[in-house]
Amino acid sequence: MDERNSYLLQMRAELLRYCDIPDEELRRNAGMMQLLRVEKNRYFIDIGEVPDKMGFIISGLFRVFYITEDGIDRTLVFREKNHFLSAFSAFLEGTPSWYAIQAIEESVLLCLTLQDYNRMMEHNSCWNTFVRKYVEELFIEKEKRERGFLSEDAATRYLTFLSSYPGFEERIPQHYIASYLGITPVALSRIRKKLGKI
Amino acid sequence: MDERNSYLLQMRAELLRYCDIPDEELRRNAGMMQLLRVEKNRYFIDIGEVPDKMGFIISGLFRVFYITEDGIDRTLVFREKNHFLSAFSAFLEGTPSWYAIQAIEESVLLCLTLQDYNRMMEHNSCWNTFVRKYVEELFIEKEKRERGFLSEDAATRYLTFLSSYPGFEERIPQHYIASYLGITPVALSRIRKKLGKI
DNA sequence: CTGACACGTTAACCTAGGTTAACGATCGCC
DNA sequence: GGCGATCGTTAACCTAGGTTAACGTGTCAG
Repeated sequence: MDERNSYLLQMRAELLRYCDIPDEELRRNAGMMQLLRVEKNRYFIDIGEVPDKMGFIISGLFRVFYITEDGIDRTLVFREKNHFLSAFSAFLEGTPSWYAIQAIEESVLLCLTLQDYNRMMEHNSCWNTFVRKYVEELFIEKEKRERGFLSEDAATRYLTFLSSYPGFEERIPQHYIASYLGITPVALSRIRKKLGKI
Repeated sequence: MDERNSYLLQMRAELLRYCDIPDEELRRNAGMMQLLRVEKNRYFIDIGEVPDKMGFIISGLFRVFYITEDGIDRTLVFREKNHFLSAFSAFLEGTPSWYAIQAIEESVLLCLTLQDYNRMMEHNSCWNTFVRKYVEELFIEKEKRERGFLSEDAATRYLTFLSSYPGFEERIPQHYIASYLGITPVALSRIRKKLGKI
């Protein structure tokens, strides 16, 4: 079986959801993508690292997190298959990333180097359009999360999490979910108990 | 004096901070921009409205806010001169906005209709690049705010607000600042008292 | 000038969630 | 098999911030 080829098709389908990309460009791009396997608990990008690659998740599950001044672990987002993965601003600006990206499950990625990314952007403006639409989506995602913090309590945020990420509940350890909700594992345990009793 | 022309130059300077835009395109764009004055407390865009315009702030101050299920007022962001202003996702997708944009001071804008925006985007890919970079910046801004909610208490968020928006403290009523921090005016008053005593 | 109203402050009380610690359960690993 | 280490739960206690309400001040309309 041609594994790599099926992966490229998987990514292609996702790219085309955003905008038209000529076959010629897709082919050029396909030549740049490198297969990467990340074991469970290993890091795709670490804190302080200047990221030189972005990825497209073929399978598996990641979490993006950082460590607060008090040494507490806070999760920004979870990402599974068919999503792009990068320490975005650090990648584009060539600065050290303040957050890490860790595999929660054994995962497979297609990777693109910064160099190739820049080549793509210069070669055809369709990539510019793609990135614009993609970042717009990221922005809207963050707006929703901001809204959650501004006007929902932890229990409501937990319910929102459950419904926006169906199935993640079983794949993600509870203390990581707490870390994503901005509460302690103890508090999440209490919330689950209370909700279960309704 | 040619007021309108000085406004256009002001916007041009801001546009060029993001990327190169050919003079020809700047001239085309200048022809599309319409002057709009918004009185204090009036809305640039209201909740539920399908926004048909975006703006560039020449002078004044706005806040972007929504109303929670419990009828509480929550502020997403404040914006002053030299920033672009829109209910972004709603503008692009043609859907009703879930938040409103209100002038806190008498303000002056240059406005662009959705139609002209789309024309610009199709006419030259430099606008695509501009929007991509601009949204990237918005995204990074939201990431910082997310980080605040995840790992800072209200007093720290207040201090962060003071240092990231110098001068806003005097221009914005305190209950709007509380609304931005995600706390009640009472809580903000307590925090200010405690901080003042140090 | 005056009454109404919007705004900030303060106090008293309440609640969601943090902190610490103890206790099982599970899962490697030797 | 046993022995830690990691994870979730529960309980006891603590604190930041919410809620309500009272009070002062400034502002503006009449």
